[in-house]
Amino acid sequence: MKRSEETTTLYLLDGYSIIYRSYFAFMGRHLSAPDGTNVSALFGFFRTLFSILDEYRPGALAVVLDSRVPTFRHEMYPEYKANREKAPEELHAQVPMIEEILGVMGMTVLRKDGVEADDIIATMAERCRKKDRPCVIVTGDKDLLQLLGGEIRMLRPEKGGYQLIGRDDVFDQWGVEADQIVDYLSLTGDQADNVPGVKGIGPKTASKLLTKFGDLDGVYANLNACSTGERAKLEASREDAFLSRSLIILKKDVSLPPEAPTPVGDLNREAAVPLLLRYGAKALAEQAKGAKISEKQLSRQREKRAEASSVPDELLGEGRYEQIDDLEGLDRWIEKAISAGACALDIETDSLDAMLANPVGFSLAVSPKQAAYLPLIAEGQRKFDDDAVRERLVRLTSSPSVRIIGHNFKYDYKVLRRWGVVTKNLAFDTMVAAWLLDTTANSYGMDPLAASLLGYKTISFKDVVPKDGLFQDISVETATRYAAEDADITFRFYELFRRQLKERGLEKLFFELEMPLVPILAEMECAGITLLSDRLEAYGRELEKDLGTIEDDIWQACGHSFNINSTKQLQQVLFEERKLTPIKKTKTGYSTDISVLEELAREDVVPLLVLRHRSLAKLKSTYVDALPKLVNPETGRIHTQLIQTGTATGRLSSKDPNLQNIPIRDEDGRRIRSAFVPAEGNLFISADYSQIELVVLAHLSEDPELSQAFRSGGDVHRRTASLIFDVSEADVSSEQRRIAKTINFGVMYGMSAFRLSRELGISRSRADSFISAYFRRYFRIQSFMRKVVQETEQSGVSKTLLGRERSIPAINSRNKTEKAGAERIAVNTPIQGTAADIVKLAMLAVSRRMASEELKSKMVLQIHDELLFEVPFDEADRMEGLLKEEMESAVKLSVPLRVSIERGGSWGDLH
DNA sequence: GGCCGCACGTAC
DNA sequence: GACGTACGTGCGGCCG
Repeated sequence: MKRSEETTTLYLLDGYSIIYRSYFAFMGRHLSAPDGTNVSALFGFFRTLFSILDEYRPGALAVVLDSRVPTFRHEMYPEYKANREKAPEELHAQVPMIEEILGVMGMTVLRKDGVEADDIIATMAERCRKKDRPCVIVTGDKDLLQLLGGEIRMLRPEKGGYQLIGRDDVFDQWGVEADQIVDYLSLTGDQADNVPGVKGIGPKTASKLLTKFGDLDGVYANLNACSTGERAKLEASREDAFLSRSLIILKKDVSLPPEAPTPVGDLNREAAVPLLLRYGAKALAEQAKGAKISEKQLSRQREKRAEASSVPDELLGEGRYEQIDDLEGLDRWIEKAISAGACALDIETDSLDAMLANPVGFSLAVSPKQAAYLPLIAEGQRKFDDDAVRERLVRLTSSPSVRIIGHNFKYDYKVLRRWGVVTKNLAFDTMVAAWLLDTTANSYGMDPLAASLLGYKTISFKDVVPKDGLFQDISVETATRYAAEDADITFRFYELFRRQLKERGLEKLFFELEMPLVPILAEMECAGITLLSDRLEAYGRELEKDLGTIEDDIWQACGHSFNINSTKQLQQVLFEERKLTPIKKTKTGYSTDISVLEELAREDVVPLLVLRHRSLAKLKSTYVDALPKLVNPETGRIHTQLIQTGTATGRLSSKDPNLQNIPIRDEDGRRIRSAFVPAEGNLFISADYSQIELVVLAHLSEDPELSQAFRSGGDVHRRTASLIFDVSEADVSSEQRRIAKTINFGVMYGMSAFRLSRELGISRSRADSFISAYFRRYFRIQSFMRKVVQETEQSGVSKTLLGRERSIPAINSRNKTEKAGAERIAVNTPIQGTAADIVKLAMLAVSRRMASEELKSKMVLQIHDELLFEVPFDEADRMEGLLKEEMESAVKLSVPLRVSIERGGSWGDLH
């Protein structure tokens, strides 16, 4: 729904203010058009205009210009704006150029002969005020400050950006109220308009006098209450002061046509491009074409969001922290936690790796600002009996009457579990909540979140622990300040996020899906997976030998040695020495990626050798050499971290190592999977959702043909081929199936015909016709995609089946490429994200069944649409049945969800 | 020597 | 410009 013009913010851009500012700001840069004309004002003006359009996204904007003929102010005071008139001709010459460009863009320009821009602005602002319509005046001129109040604000250009100020900021900055600005400038004068003021009275004195006497009349009525010096100055310039006032005071009743400025959405920015290029402003022309979503803009949007859900006072300010130094103290805090019903818990350790870390202390918070730290070890000394503390922590983390709150508690869970404490009552992870509320943030660490959401600067770990030092070596006081603060902030996040989750309708997703998943992921990470390092190391030696041979061959062919892993050196060899034709560019040079090398391999041997070298080097460095280093010395297994807050769509990610991208497709890579084996007496069972994303697409789009393809079972790619090529399924060739498969996947990613043609090695027009045949047969898919894009345009978010949201601000970008990219994201997110929702539901269901049936089998990995289990031989049959049942019924869709199950003696045996 | 962006490549 | 989501590696430029 389009917002009514009357309610969108009206931006009034004070043209000459910006033009003058720009001229002088860019004067030193000698900006000139190809014919030598100075364009510094033009350049600066449009840079300002576009950056306001892009950063602030006004609903409507008008440029206001001054009269071309003298106004009543000039009659009153011939020197009025004399300083401006004296500006060089080359500045004035740019005004018509600017106006011409504004004209072709369709920008509303307000100008009236005999009337100052300021008076037009005052009149327009007054109209807004009467209608309660928000209005932002863009100017560097101080006299317009008199208009501020309520919905009328000002955007002042300043070095490096803009400052948006309202009525209250006027006082903070100038020491007088907005409605005293006229009197204030009458005293100080206004350099911009050459208004004299009272000689010798500056900002300080002016604000002092006005605070005392209210206004100019008040000041002159109380001259005898002023100091002798002030009185003398005021008396000497009495006339100037009152003249100044009548010059500064703005008319709010200029007669102007009633029509509203053109909405910004209707502006034709592209039309400015040829003119800007004519003036040699290439970068500006780029900016005119459309907005890049800048970091600045993103952070502005985030600020806005933070502003909107204002932080309650009780979550602001300093906390009061206690140090717990005996068991009685601990007991008191545990009682506090129980009677509060909630407790933020944070463990301090000696390592960032939870699988190696030992607890050195922990902190508790039972309400905002009320927290304590218990040092197990401090200043290098053990302060408590571990067993006594452990016993009490078990009580705290098992009590059904306490809700445990943590920030990234999966880490704490693992440390505690390894220490003999299993958390049963985890209720709220504030890191997971922060992610669910904004899946696109850069970081969910406590320090940045505290800064951005609470405006709170935390003590950083670096500040308290010396480099390469350990937490247990610092003083108890410092440890308490640092650690208790973490628990305190966590509790504050809890208060903040639980409200926000509720407001946003994300409670169910959070409490019933993401939170129960935390201990499951923690258990999977603790379980780990066995790697046969020997097998891998032997493979590594083979690879080394092969790589050496290929390297020699490449060097021989090139006549010299070089680093094959350096794309820069490789570019030189391929494109300069061997004169091969570059196929595509990267930001920094010519690409040497697989597709390029494959193409080049048709005319030269070196690219082929490089391809082989690349693939083996990748295997060796990323997997063969890296994996054995990550075997945990205590468990002898590999414990990946499954990151819950790592993706914008809701998927998990995996790191240290990433076990979600272990090779499977070619034979070389599969040898790496073969090094992953189940524990003695166990086998692996994998359960894999068939075509889950296409099934989700069928469900979400309600496309009858695609749904039918799944209901009838069989091969969906074959079925698709039969539909688009109009042959019976039995007659589908493998080539046709390959094409159908590529389109099936491509559609979900928003693949273009261009890409499809390249991928399949067919012409653009054939690719086009395949795609249209596809959408003809699966006709609801296209309307589904249109609907998703449209809804995302309205709401700014794309959603999954369970209501998970991803914000996509670029969906309303005017930059075509960016807009298209945002549309692909908007369409892909419900598909990928819903599949992620389903797999997570399945993990919960399976895990509950395994617990209730008291099985010893362990879930060890999730690879997006697949779950991997380590299963004792005698549980294999039961597990297979259980998995099929629970996974296929994890969610009820309009199409059947199928799971295929395999078992094997190594990971390499599966699929 | 540490940090970071880039190009590339692996998975789903 | 042209296919979505991740993570890890080596290179090479930058900084101190």
